[in-house]
Order: sequence, then structure tokens, then C-alpha cells
Amino acid sequence: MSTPPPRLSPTELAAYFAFTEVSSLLRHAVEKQLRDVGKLSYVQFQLLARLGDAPDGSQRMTDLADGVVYSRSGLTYQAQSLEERGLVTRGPSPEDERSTIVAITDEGRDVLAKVFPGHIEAVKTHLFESLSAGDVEMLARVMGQVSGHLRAEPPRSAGGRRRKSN
Amino acid sequence: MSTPPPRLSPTELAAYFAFTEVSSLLRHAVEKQLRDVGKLSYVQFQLLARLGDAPDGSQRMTDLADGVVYSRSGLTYQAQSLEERGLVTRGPSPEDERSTIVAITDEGRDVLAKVFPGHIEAVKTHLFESLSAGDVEMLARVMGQVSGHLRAEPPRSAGGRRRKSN
DNA sequence: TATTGTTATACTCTATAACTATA
DNA sequence: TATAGTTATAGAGTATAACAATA
Repeated sequence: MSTPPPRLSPTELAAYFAFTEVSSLLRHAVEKQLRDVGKLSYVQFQLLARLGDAPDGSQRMTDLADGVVYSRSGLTYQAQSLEERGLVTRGPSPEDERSTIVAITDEGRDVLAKVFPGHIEAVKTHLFESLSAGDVEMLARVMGQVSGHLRAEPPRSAGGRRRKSN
Repeated sequence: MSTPPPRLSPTELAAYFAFTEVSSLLRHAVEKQLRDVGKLSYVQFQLLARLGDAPDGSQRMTDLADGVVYSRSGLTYQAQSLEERGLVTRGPSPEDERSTIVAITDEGRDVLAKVFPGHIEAVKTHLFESLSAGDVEMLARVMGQVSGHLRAEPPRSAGGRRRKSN
């Protein structure tokens, strides 16, 4: 009558629990470091990092929102906050008057630079410290496979179908 | 003069990015499923799951807070919310009048049961679907190693030293 | 009409500090 | 005094819906 309950093997269960624990501890550590050193939330750091990586240090609001998976109003909120701190500027696009272009400032790059060493340190400590080179390679391969798979098929289970309808 | 900047190898960088992406997508999917099917936040699910696992389905507030790494006021807030929904009860401990014992109700177990299949489904879809049995074993081993290492040494970098002073 | 972005608003979550009561 | 828990409060973050401006 009903579908059989889905199951996880003991190994899968162990992998899931350990994975969850590690990612949670890593995330907490990274968030604390960003807050303490740069007064940045994780989302704000992601936004700055994206802008820092962009060729001219700027992006449209919509493209930023898509990258971070975020509601547009949520992005407006964060962009305002970053602008008030002088870490980004916002201005209209020359090409499309509807668009707002967000650009990282020198101050923004300074904060990014200030935060970076500790960020890497936290990742080393909470993820790589106890792993061999082979382990790291393995991890890169397996995680790369999963993320590639997830990108390939927007998982249709557990919810709706669209990627980010907003 | 200054310490050299810490670095990540290309492989480490790849592993870190992929790991972060997977854990973020998995977390989002799980949270959405819990919300849609059981109207539970992730923290609430963790609390219920812990109570469900406890021998007599109950725990002291403090022990619960320790397990989930949470401020006590935050736990009070969530426990009240769960109590209002009839998923847990709260009462004084017979042994220590200061303590509050939280116990899962039959309704709480029902919600847990209702939410569980989809939870497992989400984990399968977002983590294991594209992995071989060997990959899963590898992942379990490596993640187990990292989490074991993190438990062994409360990482002293990037912050204070106490585990959870509250 | 469709798209870009902002605003108004409401809600959830979290933490800090002050407080009560037991030990 | 120290511990367990609650309350008051304040702040960050998020989302939805309504809106204005431009394409």
C-alpha cells in the first residue's frame, strides 16, 4: 500500500552525522572569526568576497542575489548595511536605469584582507588539521562530485521545483 | 616581522569550496523539508530528536542546551514553543526542584515520525545519490576523523577558549 | 507587461542582563 | 554563594507583498 520507508545504511548514517557535525562546527568557527575580526556576518562576507572576485569589483543586485541565494529584499538590507559602513557603494547602471550596481570600495577590500588570514586559519584548524594529503584529495573529489551532481539536477524531491523564484 | 599569511593548497581550496556548497545546499533542503512537513525549525527538530532518543524521552533543560549548543534563554524560547504545540511537556524535577524536565509527548513522536522519511530522502538526494559505496565509506572515515579531532582538542584558534560559558 | 529594486511590515531567532527559586 | 531556569528586552536577519521606475 504505502511506499517503504527510505533508509540509510549504518555507514551512511555515520557519514551523515559526522558530516553535519563538522560542517556545523566549521560554520560556527568561521562566523565567529568574521564577526570578531571584521564585524561581518557570513552573508556579508560572501557578498564582499564575490565583489572582490568580480573583474571590476562590481555586480548588479540581481546577480549578487542569485549567487548567494537570497531574497532581493534581504540583499537590499545587507547592501544598505555594507554601504553605511562604507564597504560598498551603490549606483544606477549606465546601461539599464532599473539596475543598481554594487561596487566594493577600498575600505571593503581592506576589511576583506583583514579577515582573510583568520578565515583560512579557521578552515585549516576545523577541517584540514587532522587530514593527510590523500584524505584532502579524496574529500575534494567526493565533494566535487556531489556538488557537480547537485548543480546538474536541481533536486526535485522535498519541495518545489524552481531554483529561486523569489 | 609579521607572520607569513596562512595558505590553502589548490586541492584544499577546492575541497573547502565544494564542502561548503554541499553542506549549505543540504542544510537548506533539510530545513525546508522540516518546515514544510512538520513546521519545525532545524533546532526544534534537533531537540525533539534528542528527546526521542533519550531512554525515557526526557531530559533536563541544561543537558538539552549543552547538546545543541545553545543559550539557556534560547532553549526556553524553543521549549515554550514546542510545549504550546503539545510536542513536549515541561515539569519540575523530583530530585532537584530547580531543574526543569522536558519530555516528548506522543504528539511529538508523531511529528518526528511524520518528518523522518522526508528527512532521510533529502539526505539521500543531496548527499549520497551520486556516491559509490566506497565513496560513502571514505566520507564516513574522513569526516569521522575530523569530528573526532575537533572533539579531542577544543580548537584554540580564532577566538576564546571556553567551550560554552553561556 | 515584465523586470529591477526598495519599502513597509511582520515574524523568527538569538543573546544579554536582571531576576526568582532552589541547593 | 552557586546553579537552574525564566523573563524582559533588544537586535539581527529573513521573507512577503505592495510599490515605483524603467524596459
